[in-house]
Amino acid sequence: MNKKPTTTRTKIMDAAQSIILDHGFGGTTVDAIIEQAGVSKGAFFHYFSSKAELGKMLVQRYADEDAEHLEQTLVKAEGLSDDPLQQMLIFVKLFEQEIKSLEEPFPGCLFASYLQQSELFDHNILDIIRESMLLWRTRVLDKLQKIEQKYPPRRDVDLESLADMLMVIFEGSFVLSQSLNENKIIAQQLLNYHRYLQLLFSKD
Amino acid sequence: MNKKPTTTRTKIMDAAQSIILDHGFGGTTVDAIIEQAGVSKGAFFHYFSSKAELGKMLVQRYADEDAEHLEQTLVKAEGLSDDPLQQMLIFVKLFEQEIKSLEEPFPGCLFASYLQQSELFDHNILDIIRESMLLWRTRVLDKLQKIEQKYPPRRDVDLESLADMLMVIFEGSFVLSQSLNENKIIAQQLLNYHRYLQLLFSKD
DNA sequence: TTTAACATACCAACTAGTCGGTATGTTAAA
DNA sequence: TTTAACATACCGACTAGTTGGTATGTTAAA
Repeated sequence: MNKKPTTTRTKIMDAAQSIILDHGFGGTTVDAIIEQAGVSKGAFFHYFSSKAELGKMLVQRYADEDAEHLEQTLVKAEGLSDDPLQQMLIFVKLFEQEIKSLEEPFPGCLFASYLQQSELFDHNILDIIRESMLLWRTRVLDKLQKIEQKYPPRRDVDLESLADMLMVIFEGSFVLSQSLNENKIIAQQLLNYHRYLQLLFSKD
Repeated sequence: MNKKPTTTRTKIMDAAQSIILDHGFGGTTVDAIIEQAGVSKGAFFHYFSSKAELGKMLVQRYADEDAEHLEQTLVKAEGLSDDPLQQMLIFVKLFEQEIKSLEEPFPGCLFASYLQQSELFDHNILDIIRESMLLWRTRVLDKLQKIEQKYPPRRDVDLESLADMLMVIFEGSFVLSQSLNENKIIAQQLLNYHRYLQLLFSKD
C-alpha cells in the first residue's frame, strides 16, 4: 500500500504550503521554508529545481486532493439516498459537518491564495486551478440537472450559477472567517446554501 | 466639490494598489511601484516612511471608500422604496447593475488580498479590515431585522449569517471570476442572493 | 531665504540559486 | 563474496542580483 513515511519531499511541501497560506507565495522565502521543514538548502534544490517549480507541485497536489475529496463526498452522499435532491442536500451537509469538526481555524485555500497573486505564476499553474473549479461546476451542475427534472424549481434559476454558488460560498466564507476569526461562519454559510436549495426545489 | 488633482501621493497609491492586487503585497516591490507611478524613489519615501506605511494608508483609503459606497448605496435604495424588503432587494440589485456596467474585469478586493497574506501585516491593519466587514454585517443586519418584523420568514434563519452572506458572495465571486475570467459570475451570484431573500421573505 | 517637493546615488541586508563535497546505498562483474 | 562503479540524498558556504531604505543633492514656489 501507499504508506506515508513523511519523506523530506513532503516535509518541504507541507512546510511551504502552511507558510504560503499565511504569507502568500511572494512573501515566502525558501529560507523560511527550509527552516520550518528542518532541512538544508541543498535538500530543497535537490527535490525542486526552483521555488517556482515547488509552487507548481504544490497546486498540483492540492488540486488532486481536492478532486479526490470532491468525488469521495459525492459518492458518500449518493450512497445515503437515491433521490438527487436528497443527495445534493446531504452532500452540502457533509461539508458542513466536516468543517464543524475542525478544532483549529481553517487554514485557507491555496487556490485563492495563488489567485490573489496571479501575476506571480505562469498560465499552466493558473490553468490547474481553473480546471479544478470547472470540475466542481460540472459535477454539481450534473446533480442539479437531475434535481430539476424531478423537482420543477419554484423560480427560474440558472443552474450553472447555482452550481458555482457552492464554491463561491466556500471561498467567500474562508475570507470572512479569516478576518473575523469565526470558524463557524463557513458552516453557517453552507447552511444558507442548503436552505436556498430547499426553498428552490422542495415543495414544503 | 472634491476635485482630483492627481497628486504624486495618489499616483503612488493608485499604482501600488493596482500592482498589489495582481502580485500581492509581498510580491510587490517599491521599485515596481515607482516605475508604474512614474516617480522617483525620493518621492516615494518623501510621502511614505516605509512600504509598510503605504500598505496601511492603502487599506485605510480602501476601507473609507468602501464604507462610503455602502452608505450611499443604502441611501439610494431607501430612497426608492419605503418597504424594508424592497429596499434590501433594490440594494442588492444596485450592486448587480454596477458590476454589470463594468467593461474591464473586476480588479479584485484589497481586503481579500491582504487577508491571504495576513502574516505580512500587523494587527491594526487587519483590524481596519475587520471593522469594515463588521460594518457591512451591522448595516445589512439592521435592514434584515426590519424585514423580519414585517415579513415572517418562511424558514428559521440566522439573520446575522444572512447578512454576512452578502459579503461572502462578493468575496467568493471575486475569486471565481478571477479564475474563470468570467465577469458575469459576480452579477449572477448577487442574483442568487436576491432570489434567496425573496424565497425567504416574499409570500409568492 | 527658507522650505516643500522631488531626484540621484548609494548601502547593507536579504534572496534565490550554485557548487564542491560527503554519506549511504545499489548493482553487477570478477 | 568481494569490490569497483555508479546513484541518490543530502549539507552548508558562497555568489550575483534584488530589496527596502538612506544620504545628499537640486529646484521652484512662498
